Amino acid sequence: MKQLEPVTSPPDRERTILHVDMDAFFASVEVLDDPSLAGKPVIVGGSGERGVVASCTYEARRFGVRSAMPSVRARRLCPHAIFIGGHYARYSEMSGRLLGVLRTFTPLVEPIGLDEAFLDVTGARRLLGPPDEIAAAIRRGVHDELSLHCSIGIGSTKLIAKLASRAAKPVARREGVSPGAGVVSVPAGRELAFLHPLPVEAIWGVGPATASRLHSLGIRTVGEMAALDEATVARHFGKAQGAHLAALSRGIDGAPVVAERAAKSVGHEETFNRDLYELSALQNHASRMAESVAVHLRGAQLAGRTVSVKVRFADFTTITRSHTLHVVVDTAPALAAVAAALLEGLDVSPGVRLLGVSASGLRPNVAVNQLVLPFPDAAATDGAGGEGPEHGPAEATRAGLRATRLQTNWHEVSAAVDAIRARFGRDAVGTAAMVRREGIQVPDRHGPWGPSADPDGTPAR
DNA sequence: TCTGGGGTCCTATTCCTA
DNA sequence: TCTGTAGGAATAGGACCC
Repeated sequence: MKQLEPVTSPPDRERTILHVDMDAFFASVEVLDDPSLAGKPVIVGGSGERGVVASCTYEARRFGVRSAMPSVRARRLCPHAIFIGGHYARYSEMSGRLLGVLRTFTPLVEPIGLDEAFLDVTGARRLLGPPDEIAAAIRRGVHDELSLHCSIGIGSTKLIAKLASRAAKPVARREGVSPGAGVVSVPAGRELAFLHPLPVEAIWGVGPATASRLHSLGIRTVGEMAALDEATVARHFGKAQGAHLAALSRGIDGAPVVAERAAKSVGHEETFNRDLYELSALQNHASRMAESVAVHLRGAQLAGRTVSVKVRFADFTTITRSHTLHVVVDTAPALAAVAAALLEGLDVSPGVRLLGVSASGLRPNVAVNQLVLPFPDAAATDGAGGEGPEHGPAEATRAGLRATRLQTNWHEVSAAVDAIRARFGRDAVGTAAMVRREGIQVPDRHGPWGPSADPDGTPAR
C-alpha cells in the first residue's frame, strides 16, 4: 500500500472514510461472464451513431478510450474493440452483492451509482483494526464474493477518500497496463499536501464549465483555488457553489456518509436513432416512457406531484417543461396525459433527438387514492385536454385535471397489472400500444394512452 | 469530438398571495 | 381600492456526477 508522510493540523482528523470503487465494473462483469473476452479491449455501451461508452476494459483504455466518450470516436481509436450493449440487470445484481459484502464491515454504506460506495468506518476501527487492514479485508471480501477487483481510498473526508481511490487504480498507457496500488491512504494531516497539487477538475463539482472559468482566472490547481479569498470565489461562482468550492479546496468537507437516501425524482429518457419531427410520434414515446416511470414509482411505493418533459432538439439545445398537479400520481395514463399536454405547447418542427419524462415532488403512494375534490374550474374545463388551438400553461392545467381523473380510474387497474407481472413476469400483460409495437393487430382506438405507437425513432441504444 | 441515461443540486425568474 | 413589498412556490435552465 502506498502511504504519504503524515504532517500536522488536519481538518476532520477523527473521521475515517473509505471510498470503494470497482475497476471497470460493467466491462469486468462482461469478462467474468465470458472468459474468452479476457485480455481484450471490451467496450460496454451503445455501438450506434449516437451511443457512448459506459465502461471499458483497461486494454481499451490503452488506446485512449474513456467512459462517456462517443462510441463513434471510441471505434476510431480502437477499431478492434469488442462492443457489448450491456446487461444492466446483471450489473445491478452484482452491485447488490457488492453492497452485501460492504455492509458486513459497517452499516454506514452510501452507494454511489452501481459500482462505488462510501463507508464510514470511524466506529468500526476498534473492532476491525486500522483502516488499511479494513481496506485490505474489503478487497479480499469483494474478490471472494464477486471475482472482481476494486480500488479503495482512505481519508478523513469523502472527497479525499474519493481522490485517493482514483490514485489507487490501475493505469492504462499505450505501452501497457500497470496495476494500481489497490489501496491509497491519505493520513490525517496530509490532506492539503495531497490535494493542492491536483488540477482543479479533481474537485467534486468542478466540471468543464467551472474549470474553464477557473482557467480564465489563471487558476489551474486546487492549491491556487484555495489561495483565492472567499469573496472572489463567491463573486464568480455564486454564494453556494463558491463556498462549497472554497471549502473543498481547503480540505474541508463535513458531508456525512448517508446510508439511506430517498429518491427525489424518477425519470426515463431516450435518444432516438433519428430525429423526430411529429408531435404525435413524440406523444406516443412519452406514453411509453410514462409507463416505465409509473412502474418504477409503484415499485418504490412512490407517487409524484410534478410531471416534467425534457426535449433535446437536433441542434442539442435542451429544454424542460413541467407541471405540478394538486394530487400525486403513479399511473401511466395520468403521467402521460400531462406529458402529452406539455409537449403540445412546443414547436417540434426543428427535430427532436431526445425525449424524457420524469416525476418529482415524490411522496409515499399510500395517499394516492385519497378523495380527489374537483377544482373551481373543473366543470368548465375538465376533459378539454388536447383540444383546441391554445396550448401552454392553461393546456397543462386542463391536462392536470384530466390526469387527476385518469389517476383515480387507473389506480386499481395499475395495481392489478403489477400483481399479474409480479406473478407471471413483466411481459405477461401490457398496454395496447406496447402490443402493437410487437406487431400484434389490435383495434385502432385511442385510449387514455393516446394514439397508437409510431414505428419512428427507436431508441438509440 | 460531438456528446447516453439516470439522477442531484443550485440559481434566476416569474407568479401569486399576504 | 390601489400600490408597494416580501416571501414562497413553481418553473426553467444549467452544471455536475457516475
